[in-house]
Amino acid sequence: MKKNKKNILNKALELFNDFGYTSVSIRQIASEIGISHSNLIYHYKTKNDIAIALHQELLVKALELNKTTIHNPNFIESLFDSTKKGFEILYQYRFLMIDFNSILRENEKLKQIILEVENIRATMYRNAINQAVKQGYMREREYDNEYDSLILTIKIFSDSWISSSEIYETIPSQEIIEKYSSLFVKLFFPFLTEKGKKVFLLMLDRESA
Amino acid sequence: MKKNKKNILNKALELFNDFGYTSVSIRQIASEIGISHSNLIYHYKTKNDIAIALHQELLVKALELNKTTIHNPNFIESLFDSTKKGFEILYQYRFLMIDFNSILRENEKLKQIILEVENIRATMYRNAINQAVKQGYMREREYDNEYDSLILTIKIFSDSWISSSEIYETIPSQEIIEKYSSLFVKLFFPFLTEKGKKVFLLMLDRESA
DNA sequence: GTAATTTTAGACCAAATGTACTAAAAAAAT
DNA sequence: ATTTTTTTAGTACATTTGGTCTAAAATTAC
Repeated sequence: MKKNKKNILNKALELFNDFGYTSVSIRQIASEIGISHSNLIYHYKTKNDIAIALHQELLVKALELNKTTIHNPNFIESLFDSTKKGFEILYQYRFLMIDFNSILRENEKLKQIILEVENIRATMYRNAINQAVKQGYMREREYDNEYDSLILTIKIFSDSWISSSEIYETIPSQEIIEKYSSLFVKLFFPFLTEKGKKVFLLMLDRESA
Repeated sequence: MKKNKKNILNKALELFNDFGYTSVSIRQIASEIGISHSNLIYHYKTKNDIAIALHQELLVKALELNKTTIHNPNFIESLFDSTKKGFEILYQYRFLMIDFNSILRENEKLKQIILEVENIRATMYRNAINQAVKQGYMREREYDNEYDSLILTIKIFSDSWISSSEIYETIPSQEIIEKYSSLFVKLFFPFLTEKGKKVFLLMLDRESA
């Protein structure tokens, strides 16, 4: 029965997001959806397997997003758009970001998956930046590896904005996503050309309207 | 006996850093230093109290650092210098950053302390930036709240570089600290004036030499 | 309709954890 | 020297957790 497996994932996601991955037990998840814990174990041997399955869901959604937004030739517009949508997806699976380290510490398999994904993501950003430079949206680098640093900063930001918002923010989820996706795109602003900055500020206006 | 209390903190810090806050138990800490767990509880009622005490140590060291570096009129130089030293201190207490959310979730007291400290830190950066603009090291803002965004980014970065490095890096601690403090200061580069950029690149050279 | 399989629940186990309580040992105060 | 206070160890308890095993129930295949 696929329905039960899906139920498990849905409830696990809900509980992980609300109470943190580590403090939710297999038994809790099972009890919440009204099945025995041994039944849950039958479907997912360990909590780690649930985490991997949920991460898989996240990947599928991210790939879908990628497909639809890859064909926008306007760098700035595409940046605003895909960031917002990407952050929404990430936020749905926020427990993965909030308990990043403790999850990966005891889940070598998921760690390997994430390392691979991370490489792909970095390459994507590198290509996007190269293209943006060619198209005259971003300026040339002003010192060695300047854009490698930017990419690394992007990685850190992407992995941790949710964690940070969890601590410091009291505003509703939707506003959090808007605030931090807006903050993310601003990482690019000082690297833009005059042409790029014009489009950027236009998008910023459109956003706040 | 103060010695035993200090032993507890030292060993707790070591274990927390190595294995993660959540997975280390009071009994483990006690056993490692050869005392009974009930004795440890006598000194620190809960693990939360140990975390608070360790965070207090961190605060003391950070305040000391602040005292010594506050009087450097050269913004760029002071930025490089205090970042490196600050990151070294943070790294000593890295479990606090790695398990940020799970610690604060069940330690309301520590959370309040951290929120206060965070405000102080933000104000410090705001003042430093204002001064840097006045001194001609940083340019004026180019859109509303541009530097508020920078400060927020700084906050996120400061709280999460250790967590990120823990996942992605295999290099030794000292190199991690150097890499990420270098990355941190680069957040400022694109906001610098020509004058500022010159000094910055000079410092960068001096660093890599 | 019967056999095979998949799914489910329940009982049981061993290990770990926080916590409380008691009493002995050590140190300090008088 | 003896009292008082502080520090320490030991024990015991209830709870939780992941995990195994067995058998019943439900579903699917033939």
